[in-house]
Amino acid sequence: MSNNSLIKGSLQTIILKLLEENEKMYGYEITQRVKELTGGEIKITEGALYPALHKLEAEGMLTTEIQQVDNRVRKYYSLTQDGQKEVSAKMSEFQRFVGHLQRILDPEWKPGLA
Amino acid sequence: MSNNSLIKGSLQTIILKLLEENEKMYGYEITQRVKELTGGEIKITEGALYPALHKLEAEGMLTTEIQQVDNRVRKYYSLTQDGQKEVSAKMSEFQRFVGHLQRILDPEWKPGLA
DNA sequence: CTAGATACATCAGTTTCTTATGTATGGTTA
DNA sequence: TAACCATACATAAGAAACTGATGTATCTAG
Repeated sequence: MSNNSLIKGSLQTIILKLLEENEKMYGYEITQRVKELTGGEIKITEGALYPALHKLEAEGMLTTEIQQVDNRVRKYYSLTQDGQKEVSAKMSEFQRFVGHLQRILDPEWKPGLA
Repeated sequence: MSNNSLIKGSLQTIILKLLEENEKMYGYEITQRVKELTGGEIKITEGALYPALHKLEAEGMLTTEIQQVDNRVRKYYSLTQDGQKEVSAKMSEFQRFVGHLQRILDPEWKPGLA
């Protein structure tokens, strides 16, 4: 994804969370949304994104729907019911993990403060 | 490291930060410290830790010093000057990255709040 | 005398990423 | 009109970081 390679296991979580908020999105849209939300500092590469989307679909987390827009094919992804459950799971896992990391990396850190 | 596999790129950062705070540590000690700091929820496996230590040493971030303690060999690691610079770099990178992730994963999030 | 803790290490295999490449359409610009 | 960039999908080779297993060795506890 971005240049720095911290947090390599978070792409799935990002995809699922964006789809929870947006009902349906296509791949290119996801890359642009992430770029926009981070001021261009996190860039999801296509070589990482598309395999991740295919994997999530194969695992039953996402369904697809193809649309034609201006002679261009778009593949829209949306959450399945399993996918919706997975978002909650991944999000609490993420928050717990960041908490642990903060405790290691910043001994002054307390939950409730930034 | 732990079971969940989020944040795979953070092991180096963890090692460097612990060594910034502790002057010198040996491998097994690092695994125990992390386990202790996270209530057993993050476990650094030896298969991940030792190669990471060797790599950081090869890159000039760490130096080693072997000690005999009760007929047991301990390999103590400490930060070099380059290593000390690297800690600062990795830490600000980490904080920036978590900030970006929070903006994606939690639209309500603002810096200054948890 | 077996099992677990301490302490190091390596290695095969897996996952996840980067970088490059490929196809195709449409707009802009020199 | 050729070159280039944006849009939009996709794959594939190689790198990097991990898991889980295995190995060596010492010491303690049951």
